[in-house]
Amino acid sequence: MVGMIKAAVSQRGEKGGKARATRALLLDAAVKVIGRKGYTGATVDEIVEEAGVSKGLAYYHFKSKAEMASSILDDGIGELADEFVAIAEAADSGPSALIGMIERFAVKIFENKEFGRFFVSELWREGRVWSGSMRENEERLLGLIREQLQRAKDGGLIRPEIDVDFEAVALVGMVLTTSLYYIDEKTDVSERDFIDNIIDFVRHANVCPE
Amino acid sequence: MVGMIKAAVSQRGEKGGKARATRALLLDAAVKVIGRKGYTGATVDEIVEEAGVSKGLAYYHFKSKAEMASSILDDGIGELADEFVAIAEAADSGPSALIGMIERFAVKIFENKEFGRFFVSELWREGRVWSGSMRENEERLLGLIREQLQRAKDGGLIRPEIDVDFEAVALVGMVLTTSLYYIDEKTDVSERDFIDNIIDFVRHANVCPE
Amino acid sequence: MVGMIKAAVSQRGEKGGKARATRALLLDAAVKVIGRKGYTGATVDEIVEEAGVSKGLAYYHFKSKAEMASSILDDGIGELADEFVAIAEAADSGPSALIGMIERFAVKIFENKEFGRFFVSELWREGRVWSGSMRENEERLLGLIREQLQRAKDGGLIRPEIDVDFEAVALVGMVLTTSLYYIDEKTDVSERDFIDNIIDFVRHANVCPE
Amino acid sequence: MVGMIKAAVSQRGEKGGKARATRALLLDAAVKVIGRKGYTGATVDEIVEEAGVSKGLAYYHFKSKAEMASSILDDGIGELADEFVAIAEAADSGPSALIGMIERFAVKIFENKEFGRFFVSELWREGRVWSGSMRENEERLLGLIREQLQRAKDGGLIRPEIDVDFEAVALVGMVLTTSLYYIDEKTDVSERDFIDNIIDFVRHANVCPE
DNA sequence: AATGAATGAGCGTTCATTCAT
DNA sequence: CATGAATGAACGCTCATTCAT
Repeated sequence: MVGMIKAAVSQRGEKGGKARATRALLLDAAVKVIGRKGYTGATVDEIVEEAGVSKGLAYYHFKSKAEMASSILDDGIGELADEFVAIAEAADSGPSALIGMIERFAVKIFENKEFGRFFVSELWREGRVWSGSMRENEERLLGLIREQLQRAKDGGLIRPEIDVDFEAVALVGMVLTTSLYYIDEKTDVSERDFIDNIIDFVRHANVCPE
Repeated sequence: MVGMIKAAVSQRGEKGGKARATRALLLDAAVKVIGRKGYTGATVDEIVEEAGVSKGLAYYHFKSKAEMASSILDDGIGELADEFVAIAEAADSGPSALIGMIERFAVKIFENKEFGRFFVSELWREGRVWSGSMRENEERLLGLIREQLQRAKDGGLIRPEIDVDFEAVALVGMVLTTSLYYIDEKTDVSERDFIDNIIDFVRHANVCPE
Repeated sequence: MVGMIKAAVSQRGEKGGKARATRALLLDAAVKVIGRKGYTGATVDEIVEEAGVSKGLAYYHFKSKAEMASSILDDGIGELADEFVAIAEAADSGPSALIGMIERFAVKIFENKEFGRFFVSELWREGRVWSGSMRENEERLLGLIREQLQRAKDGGLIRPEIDVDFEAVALVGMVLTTSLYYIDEKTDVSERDFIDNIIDFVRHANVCPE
Repeated sequence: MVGMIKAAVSQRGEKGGKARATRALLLDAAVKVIGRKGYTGATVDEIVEEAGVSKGLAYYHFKSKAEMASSILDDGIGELADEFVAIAEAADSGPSALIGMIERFAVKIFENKEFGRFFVSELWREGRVWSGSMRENEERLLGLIREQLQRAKDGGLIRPEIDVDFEAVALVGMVLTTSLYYIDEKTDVSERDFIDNIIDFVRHANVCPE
C-alpha cells in the first residue's frame, strides 16, 4: 500500500499537510494489520501501535475502525478502476486491453499482499459497513473487464461460447488466489515469471484457436 | 454441510449415538454462522442458538471455538480429498480425472457456500490454531490435482508450456471465487449451467488444441 | 487422609458397604485435589477423575461440592478432637497432656499435608457453607489445649504471665505453618527431627524456668 | 494496605499522577476483596466495584487478575523486607533485632488483616503465576530473621540447641496465625496487649534463660 | 492536532449442578 | 448405584469508542 499512499504524504507544505500525512500513516498501518489478522481480528490498538501514534488521534482522523477499512478499500480499488479505464482507452483491441488489465491487477496484488488478503477475505462477507461501496467498486472493476471481453467476443477474437459474466469473475478470482498463494508459499518465485504464467493462462482460457 | 455430516450421525442408533448427533448438530450450525460472519466475527452464542443447544454443551463436545472450526475444515476438506483419490483411480486419463475433480469441487462449494466462504477467508490467514492441518489438507488437494495435470502433460494431452504448480492453484482459485460470486449475486443461475461454464473454462485453459 | 478413611472402607460385607467405600474413595480424592488447588480452585471434574468415578455418582453421595469439603473437615478435625480428649484423660499433668496433643497434631498434619493446606487456607475464610462446623471443631480443639494450659498454669508448671487464650492459638499456628513449610521445602527432613523441634519449641515457650 | 500505597500516590501531582493514583486505588480494592474471598474466590467485578471504577480500567492498568495479586504481594512483602534490613542495621544485638522484626511484622499483619489472610492462604499454594516472586520474597524475609537468630546463637544469647531454620519459620507462622485469629475473633483485644503477648512469646521461646 | 485514561458491552470459557437413562 | 450428556450463570478478559486535558 505504500505506493498508493505516498502521493498523499508528499503533498506537504500546503495547509492540512500534516493531517494528510498522519491519515496516510494510519491507513498504511491499517492495511498491514488488517491484511495480517483480518478486519475483525485486527484491533485499533495494534493499528495505532504500528503507526506509532496515539489511539485518540486515530479517532480524530477516522470516525471508526470500519471507516479506516472503507478508506483502504475505496482508495485501493478506486485507483485500480481508474487505471483500468486508462488501459481500456489506450488499447487497440479487446484482448490487449484485457491482458493489460489483468497484468496490472496481478502486479498490484502481488506487490500489496495485505491489501489482497483483505480484499479476498471481505469480498463475500455480508453486513459490513463498507459492503455497499465495496460492491460498487467491485462491480466497476468487473464491468470494465466484461466490456473488453464483450468487445473481443463481438470482434470474433475470443471463443463465441464464452459467458462474459462468468469469465470476468473467473479471471479476477484466478489472479487473486494465485497471487496470495504464491506470495505465501513460494517466495522464491519472481514477479516476472508469475505474471507470465498469468498472461499465458488468460490467453489460452479465452483466445480463439486459430 | 448437512450432507457431509449426516452419514456420521446415522451410524449407531445405540449408545454414543446421541452424543455424535449433537456434535454434528453443532458443527452444522458452526459452518453456517462462521461462513456468514467469518471465524473471528462469529460468536459461540450465535452458533449454539443456531444449533438450539446451550453454550455449555458446545464446550462439552469441543474444547474451544477454534476446535470447532478445525473440525469443519478437517471433515470438509478431508472428505473432498478422499473423493479426489477415488476419482483419480476411476479415471482413464489425466484430463478426465482433472475434469472430474474440478466438477466435484465446484459442486461441493456451490452446494455448501458457507463452507466455501470459510475456506476462502481462512486459507491465507496466518496464526490460526488450525493453520497446520489446513495447509496439509490444502496441499493434499492441490497435490492430487497436480498429479493429474502432470499425467496429462506427460501424455501430451495438455500444452507442454503449462506450469502444473501454478495451474493447480489457478484452477482451485477460479472455482472458489466463481462459486462464491454466483451464489451471492446470481441466485437464478442453475447449478448445471454453472458447472458447464467451469468445465468449459478448465478444458480450454489447459487442453491441447487438437 | 488415607488413614482417616480406611476404617470406613474395611467395613464391607454389611449392607451399604459398597456405598461407604465409594464415599471414602471420593473424599480421599477430594482432599488431594482441594489440598492442591484450594477449595474454589478445585473442580468437581478433577475430583471425580482422581477418584475414577462418574460425576453423577459424586452427586449421588454428596449433595454439593461444599458438602464434600465439609465432610473432610468434620472427619479430620473431629477425629483429632477425639484423640485430644483421650490424650487429656491419659495424661498425669497439664504439660504432658499439652505435649501429647501438639505432637499428635503435628504428626497428623505432617502426614496429611493436603489436609493441612486445606485447613490453613479455609480457617480464616468467611462465608463458607462449612464455616459454622469449622469454627465449632476449631474451638473444640483450642478449648482442649487451653484447658491443659490452664491446668499447668494453676499447678505452677508454666509461667504465670502466660495468656492461655493467646498461647493456644500461637501453638496451633506454629505447628501448622512449620509443617506446611517443611513439607514443601525440606522434604529431606525426617519426621522425628521435625517433631523433636516442635516439642522443644513448645517446652521452652511455656515451661517455667526452674 | 492504605498506608503502604498512599506514599506512591502523593508523589507527583503532575502528569502520570492520575494513573498512579488509579493503580493504587485498584490495588487497595484488590487486597480487600482477595483477602476476604481468597484469590480464586475473588472476582474482578467485585474488585472494580470496590474501587469504584470500570472493569476495563482494571485491565488497562494490570494485564491480568494474577498480576494484581502479584503486585500486592511484591509491594507488601518487599516493603516489609526493606524495613527488616533497616531494623537489622539499627539493632545492637541479635535478640533486639529479632524482636524488632517480629514486632514490625505483627503490627503490619494486625493492621492489614486482608493482606495477612492473602499471604497465609497463598503461601503454600502451588502453580500460581506469582509463586516465583512469592517464594523469593518469603525467603528474603525468612533469611533476614535467620541471620539474627544465628547472630544471637553465635553470641550465646539464645539456647544453643535451637535450629535457626525451624525457628524462623515457627516465629513467622506464630505471628501470622495469632494475628488472623485475634482479628477475627477477639476484636476487643488492643493492639498493644497483642504485641506484648507476641514479644513475650518470642523472648521465652528463644532467649537463653539467664 | 494529539494524548492516553476511562468506559461498558460483549466475548470465549469454566464449572457446579441436574436429569434422563 | 451409576453414567455422562446437558444446562446456564458467571467469570476473566478484550476492544471499539469517548473524553478531559
